[in-house]
Amino acid sequence: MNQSFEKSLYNWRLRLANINVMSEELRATRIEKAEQLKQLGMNPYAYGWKSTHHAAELQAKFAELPSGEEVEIEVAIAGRIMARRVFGKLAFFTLQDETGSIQLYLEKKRIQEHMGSEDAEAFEHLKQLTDAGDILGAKGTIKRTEKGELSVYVQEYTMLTKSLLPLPDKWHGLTDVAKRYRQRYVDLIVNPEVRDAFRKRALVTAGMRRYLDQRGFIEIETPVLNSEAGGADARPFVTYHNTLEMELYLRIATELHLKRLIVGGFEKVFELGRIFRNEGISTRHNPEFTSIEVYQAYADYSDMMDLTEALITTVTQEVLGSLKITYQDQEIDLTPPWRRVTMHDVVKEKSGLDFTQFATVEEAKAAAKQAGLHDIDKCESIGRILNEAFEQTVEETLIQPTFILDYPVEISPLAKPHRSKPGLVERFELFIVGRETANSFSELTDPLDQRDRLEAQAARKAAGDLEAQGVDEDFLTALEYGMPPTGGLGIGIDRLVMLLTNSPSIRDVIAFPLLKPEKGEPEET
RNA sequence: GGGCUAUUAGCUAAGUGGUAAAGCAGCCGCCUCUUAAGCGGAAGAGCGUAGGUUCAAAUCCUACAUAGCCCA
Repeated sequence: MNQSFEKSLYNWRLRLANINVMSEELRATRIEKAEQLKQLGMNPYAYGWKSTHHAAELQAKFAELPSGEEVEIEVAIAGRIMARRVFGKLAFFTLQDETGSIQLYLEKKRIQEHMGSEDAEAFEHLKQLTDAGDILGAKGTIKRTEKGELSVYVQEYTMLTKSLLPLPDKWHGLTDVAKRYRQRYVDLIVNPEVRDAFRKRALVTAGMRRYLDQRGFIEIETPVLNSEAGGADARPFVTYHNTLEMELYLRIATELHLKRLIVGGFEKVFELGRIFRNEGISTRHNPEFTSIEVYQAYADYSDMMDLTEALITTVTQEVLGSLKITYQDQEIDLTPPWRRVTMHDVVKEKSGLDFTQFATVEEAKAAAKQAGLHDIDKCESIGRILNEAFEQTVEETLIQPTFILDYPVEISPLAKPHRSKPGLVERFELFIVGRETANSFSELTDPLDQRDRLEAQAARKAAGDLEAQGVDEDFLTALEYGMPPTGGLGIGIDRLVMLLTNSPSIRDVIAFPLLKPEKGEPEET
């Protein structure tokens, strides 16, 4: 093995560890500092720390403290060093914890007084052995500096964790978008607003669970691994169970199992959880995402509209304190009631096409093409042409929250026929900023009708439609035992959180979005 | 799947064919009110990967990789 080969091999290994050759020097000096700390009797990887306060608490509590004044209260605090400003016998560190940041006022004299008996060089060690990125604990009093910065006037400090890798540029931060997603931990350290988005996301899911819990809904977890993927039109992920020797599919919806629970006698159920769909990645799509599905016996889609409004406005108010929000320069007003309009009416409104007038598919196709719509030839029914017309002319115009009602039966295999409009089902979708945010129907409870619809789906699947559903025989059996009239609702949590956090990409609200693996390494080692 | 754009030091980045700027971080000095601290010094770059054109390529061409945006 020649030397250059060994070197390149070494470089590749470092790359695998996300460490570049050049940063290796920086890293080596920090490892050396950790070693020196050990020799001084300080563990660079401590076991714990007791804080008395968080940064934000101190900032709030001493907001009125005048500049230059000190308060003789003993506090202990911990966090990551984000910036160091070091003088000969004085230093200022900016310490960041989960709540915010506060300055450490580190005076040689004061530190030597309190730590001097054990370690006369405590201040020099602080200067030499700490770096931005280290996690530090500090005890001291409170002082607002002459320049007006609230600070902990440090008496003692403890290294809690020595960081070996440098933080991104303190001024420009981490702007490489790919790196932000790949190394989300670094993104979170240096971009506080990213933490805020995930905090809001947690408030949304907690708020929904609380709202439903208070109204008697119970959350039941249904299987992720299924022998048949149903409940939606989407390609599933396929996996394999070794001892059963069978293929299994990751769920593409929670619908069919939650309905089985309604058959079983639960009257109000929901599940908030992860869904997997084997489709492309975009600013609005991640292959794994989160939905909430809610089923309520003896309710219909009108009841579910009320529930949708209530759920979304409740969590929005909780999270943002207002129902008026700004999303990417658009003003959105979530104050209910939201507009309710049928698909037929809104398509007529936007495109001029009145689908109630068409007697044949050919007639509808001709009119749709006349109106300038594309991809019409693939549609084999009036209902699918109507849906194309909706997607092409209406969808993106629905900026303010709008319920679109009464969908064609062909594209809604699990919804109950409309009680008064032939060919349609009792279904709505909610659109906000042009995006489908919720989907709901009066659930189909007639087992024979359901069988016909699923068999039609299965025929499409057999004909090569990869998104069509198969026949879930066990689900049909459940329906034959009898399911009460039921309203069902699904809400896309990621899209809702995007809206509430003003995030342009779904990747901004998923902590670890799916990315292609980074480019290859040598085949041989 | 298609189009456009990007990829230069750990981070942020300049450089449109002729020896690869700079700031921050790191290293060595000085410094008790800084907060993008300051001043002085010495380092640090396979210019995404692989080919090609050229006396000469970070720069032009072709693939490929990754990402972003738009479209389907």
